[in-house]
Amino acid sequence: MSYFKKVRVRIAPSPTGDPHVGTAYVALFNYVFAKKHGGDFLLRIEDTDQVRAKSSSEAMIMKSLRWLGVEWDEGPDKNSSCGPFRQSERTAIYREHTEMLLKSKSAYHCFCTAERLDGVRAKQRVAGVTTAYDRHCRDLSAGEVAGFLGKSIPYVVRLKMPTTGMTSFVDEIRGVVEIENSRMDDQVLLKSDGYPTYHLANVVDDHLMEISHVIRAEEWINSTPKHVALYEAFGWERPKFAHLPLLRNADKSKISKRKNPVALTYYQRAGILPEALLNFLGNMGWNYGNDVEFFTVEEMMAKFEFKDIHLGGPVFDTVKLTWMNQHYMHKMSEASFVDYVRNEIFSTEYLKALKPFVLERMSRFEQFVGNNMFFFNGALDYSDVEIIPKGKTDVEIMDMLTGLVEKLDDLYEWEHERLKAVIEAYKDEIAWKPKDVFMTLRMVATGRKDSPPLFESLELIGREMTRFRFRDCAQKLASGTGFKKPAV
RNA sequence: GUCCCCAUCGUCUAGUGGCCCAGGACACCACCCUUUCACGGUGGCUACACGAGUUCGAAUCUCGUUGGGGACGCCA
Repeated sequence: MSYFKKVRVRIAPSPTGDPHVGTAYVALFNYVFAKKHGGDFLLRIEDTDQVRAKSSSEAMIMKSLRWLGVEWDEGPDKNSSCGPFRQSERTAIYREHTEMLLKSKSAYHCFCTAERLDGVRAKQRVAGVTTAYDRHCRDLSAGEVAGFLGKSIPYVVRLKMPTTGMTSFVDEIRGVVEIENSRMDDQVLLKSDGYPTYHLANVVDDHLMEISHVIRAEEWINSTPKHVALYEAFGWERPKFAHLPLLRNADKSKISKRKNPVALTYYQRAGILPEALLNFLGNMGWNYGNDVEFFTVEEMMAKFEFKDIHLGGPVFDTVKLTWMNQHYMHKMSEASFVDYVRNEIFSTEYLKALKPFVLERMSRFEQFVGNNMFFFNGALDYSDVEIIPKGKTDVEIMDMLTGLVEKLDDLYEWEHERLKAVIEAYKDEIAWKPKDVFMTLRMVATGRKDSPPLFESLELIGREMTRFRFRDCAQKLASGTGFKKPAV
């Protein structure tokens, strides 16, 4: 074994929605660390959640990371001897490893139902203790297990955690982290649908893919001891761990789509340059030193050290991001400016999608820009439209918008038929007149009373920008500025 | 609630025992530049959470308190 192990790191996003700015943050630090040490950066898709994973999301994640210029050495579309890189294609591997643990008695079958588990947790919550599995099936005899298996009773496989002693690991950023084994849960490793949980798949894959450093977000700190226990159960050498601070909302809570735009597609749509976003992210919890704020990814590589990471969770401040973006914009060459406007704003793809809706509403092309600004803009100005219908108050509109943003969060696919269904259902739920809902939404989304059909327009404006405008308008209503007050 | 992590201007941060009655940047305010707006320039505002130690000396080390966050899923 060579003294210096090759640096291999990975990001392991789960394809459950729009590519997240947190993924980009973790990707950047992984990428920089890998390249600094001449190592490899891998992309692994963790799609073991069969109910939430969707294939369109994987493509968007890859597209967004490429937009940022964070390119992986191995991944779903760049196979290697370590592949495949989609966990759903590795289920045989996880089964085999589960068998190994079962054989060595490091894991056991559990036949408890979800209902029983809920009951146990509820009791523990009332008692004020950490909720955990009560180990009901931990000591089932081989005969009992065989009996249940014979009757095809659904089961999961759980890790048999040691009940005494201490598990500790070294976090490259914060030092030793310790936790008493007695506090740790017998984690589910293999779900009843045959898919592995994150914990199993992650450890198995990191080992098989020869990952040297696991660089991930702080939210994983508490489950790291479980992972350590797994490495021990397998008899594998564990990688080094480094937990990055969590990006935060303005109120310091973990960054969330409810309080912040988090989709990379939103920032792209909002005209943030990839190099600006990367530079900004590089200033989250880390800095170049000497009061230097602007630096390239290459420059970051030269100076990056785990020890320089500052652990206070940084607030993701889009105002400062915008300032930084402006700096990059002003430095653009003529060629890249033309290129950007043509390819990012008036892209062929977008214009084609717009054509059926905008062309028939024009008689001269001079109207194009003026009539259709809202398809290209970010935040809108509401000082010329009456977004508050007669009989409604600003607070009611605010609540209506906020409520709708919540509903729209769960919308699986951003498509006009589905939008129509959701919004109409919402209208019925709050029992508002159609006009009060639809006209208001039209004005909030487009900034005008006349526009192409509402749902088609929303589809074209896009999920992130639509949600942003609804939220932005609600905020304007809350602050009492930026909209036309109804005549009294 | 239990455990884990964290703690410098409103925000991003510099600071690893004396160079700090704390530096830079965003935001904000004022002024300058300017036919407008923006850019740019100058200045201003504003922070070491608190309390005990250790030390000749603490933002920096220790302990406690408080505050914030995260985790407690057959989600990742």
